[in-house]
Amino acid sequence: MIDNSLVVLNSLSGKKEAFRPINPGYVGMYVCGPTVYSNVHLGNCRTFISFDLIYRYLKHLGYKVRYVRNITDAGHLENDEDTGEDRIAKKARIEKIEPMEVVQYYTVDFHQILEKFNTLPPGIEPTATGHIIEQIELIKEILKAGYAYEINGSVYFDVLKYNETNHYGKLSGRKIEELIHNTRTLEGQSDKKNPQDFALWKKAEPQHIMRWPSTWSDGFPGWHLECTAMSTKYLGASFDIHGGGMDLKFPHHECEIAQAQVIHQHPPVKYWLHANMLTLNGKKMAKSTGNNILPHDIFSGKNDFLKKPYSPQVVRFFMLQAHYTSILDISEDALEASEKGYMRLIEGVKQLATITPGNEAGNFDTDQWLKKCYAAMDDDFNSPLLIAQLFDAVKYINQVVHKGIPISSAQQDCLNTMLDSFIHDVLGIAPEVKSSSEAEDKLSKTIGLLIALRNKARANKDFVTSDQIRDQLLSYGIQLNDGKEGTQFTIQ
RNA sequence: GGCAUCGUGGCCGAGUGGCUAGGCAGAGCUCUGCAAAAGCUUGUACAGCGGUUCGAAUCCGCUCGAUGCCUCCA
Repeated sequence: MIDNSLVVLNSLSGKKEAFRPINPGYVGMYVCGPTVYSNVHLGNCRTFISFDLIYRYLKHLGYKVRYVRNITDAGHLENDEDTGEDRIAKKARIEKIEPMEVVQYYTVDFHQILEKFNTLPPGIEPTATGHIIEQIELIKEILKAGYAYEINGSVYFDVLKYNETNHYGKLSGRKIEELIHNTRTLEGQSDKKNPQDFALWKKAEPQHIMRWPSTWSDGFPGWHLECTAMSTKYLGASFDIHGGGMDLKFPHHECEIAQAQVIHQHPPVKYWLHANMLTLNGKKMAKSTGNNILPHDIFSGKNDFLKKPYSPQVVRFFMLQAHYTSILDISEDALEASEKGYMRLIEGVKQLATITPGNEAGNFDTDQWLKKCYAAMDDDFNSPLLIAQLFDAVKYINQVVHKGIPISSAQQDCLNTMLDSFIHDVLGIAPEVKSSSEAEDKLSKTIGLLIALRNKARANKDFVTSDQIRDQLLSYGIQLNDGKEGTQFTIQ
């Protein structure tokens, strides 16, 4: 399956490049995870769903993937001043609970939400606080290499010195001169030699509760260091894929490159992949601005933006109908359209199993179809194009069912296997079929009885009774469908 | 202000020098006691203005507009 057809958009070059992992057959992938100081919002989820798609497809191709996604539990500084306080500690003070209690609460929330979205858990999910020692060691190495300096118990990375021999800004397309020119003057006095320098270690103020001892001070690591520490620890000094949201490109990922370059004398990452933003009302979702929507509120329908609830599968499908590198705006109309499309896809696939194939093959080239499906995903994980192919297959299935167009058993087998594979394994949009419980079985039989009674009434032209049964059931969310092969029902 | 990305039919959203994207909505039809649901059929759009080309939505230039980053952020 690994046939080297895959191309990915590498942010480093801005171009699509053939994907060739450093060690053939193996992929190391690191994705920047969430800062767990509040509920994960839907915008966050899009990034993790995007990389879940990438993870799933790489595995589907047969790569052995080590997927590392961190949890930022040491907080990030709220501002760049020495009085800066990390967000987790601040939240803890406000809520009068332990910082690790905050961390635990929102980590659990994060996991529960992502599970609802049917994302696969990463192989390793390291925490920043669990890697303080590693981060301190890296700071020592950077100091030793001469690219950092200590002032008043804090250690800063010397960006200007780094830029003498490297290009600080090569990922985000920035020039140091422009950065210098455009950097705002901060109100608080900083110890930094240059505004572009970033903290590797910060001395903790007395009121700062999250702190660790070091040779420089009791303090805490800078916010760009953890990803360098954890990615290189588990994936090596060079690894294949580093992912994250577009908004992390600068400065976060730029700083990661600089840190790793200084430590290992080579760039850390072969392919930088960036997932684009999910917008709400045309604006980026952000915790800080309040322009965001929580997954729970979408699932329940209780929110100011949408009139009705949408299931996690539908929301996931909605997101996968756009390319991960495109900005996607969420709206009622768009979700509504996705919900209907999703149902059409799933119902179409269900129909396939009910077909009895013949000897004659229909006018649907499964080989060509399969090629198109893989070509779509091989082209930088183009899930919208794959979904369009799946709809082509559904259209054919429906024509077989409703128009008597022939289908051979070979065609049926191919569609059966591959639709299942693409929908469940690659896109991850349909939950595994649960074996029906005893209660569900009893419910089915009960509805079956009502259908039989209704059909008896219909035969007697007692439409008052038959319509009463139909309408009552519909009010309970049970939809009857009168078809050629009798009456079927669906539970909403 | 700087850098970057983008502007596709009623809506969402792929594509990208000549060949159908797809979904939703709308319209027509089939089925039906009537509905609903479902299915089938149906759409020639690519911000504006120039240029390159046999040919551009796709390349180049300009204009307008939107968004992201430049400060924590997926």
